[in-house]
Amino acid sequence: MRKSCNCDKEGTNKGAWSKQEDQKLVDYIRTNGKGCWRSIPKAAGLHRGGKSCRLRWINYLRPDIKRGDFAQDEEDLIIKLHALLGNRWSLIAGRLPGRTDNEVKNYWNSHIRRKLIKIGIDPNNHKLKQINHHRLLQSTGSPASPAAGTASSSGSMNNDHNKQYLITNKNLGSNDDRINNYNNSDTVIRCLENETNIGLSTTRQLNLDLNIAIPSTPRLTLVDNEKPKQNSEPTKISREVAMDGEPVPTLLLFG
DNA sequence: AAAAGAGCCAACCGCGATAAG
DNA sequence: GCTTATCGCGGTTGGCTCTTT
Repeated sequence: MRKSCNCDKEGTNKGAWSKQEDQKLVDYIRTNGKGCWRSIPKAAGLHRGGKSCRLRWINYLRPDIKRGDFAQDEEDLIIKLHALLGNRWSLIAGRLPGRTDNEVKNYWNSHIRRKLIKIGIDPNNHKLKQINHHRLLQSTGSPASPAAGTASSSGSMNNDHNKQYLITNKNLGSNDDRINNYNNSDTVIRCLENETNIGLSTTRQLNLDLNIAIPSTPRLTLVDNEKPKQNSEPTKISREVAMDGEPVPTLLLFG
């Protein structure tokens, strides 16, 4: 049998790591490599659990970690990957060199999530949920009309989140053919900008492709090469793949 | 200037998968 | 084949800092 876990033994430190502890761990791993996490604390002279050491190394001490603010393209990528993968932070982080799953998760929760909510996108499913239906129809109704531009001139559109927005994607579907037939993402973005009263095109900065399309049945191919190593649910990550093999965005919000 | 609230992030917790005995 | 430890992951929390009142 294996030796018992010492993670919960008394005498192990918890909480923030001191510089001395960091140094001990770094020195040890530089000299000996990672090896077995359980044995590292003792060998390195640390009063920590192996689990804590592993976390500290992966999230903070690893030499290849990129620290500092996320670049715009990193943020865009996170949003797109989240739309495809959901909260599979390790998979998302795997596509962002130098970023950890914890960092990506924190950035999502503290920055991106808020940002999406602000512009009326549900961060859980990446669906637009707060476009003013009437305003959208107004702005789509006549090309001669100044579209949403007039809306913004009315001053603050406040943040009336009770406004009923209607936008569709292939999962939602819609009974409104006028909406379905509308496919000008620029106007949608203008609506969003006006509705949310945010600066010029945060939506553009997010690099979102806000197309509205007729619901359609996608042709799916299960892609198995991103199967999570351990989590059983789901056992496969399904991605939509076009016939040419190129990934098709799961949601129409992201091109 | 002080208090309260919000935001941020490092670290912990609990769970499932896997490996080892 | 069963039991138990370890690993890795996502969710959550605690405490620090910054901003607002």
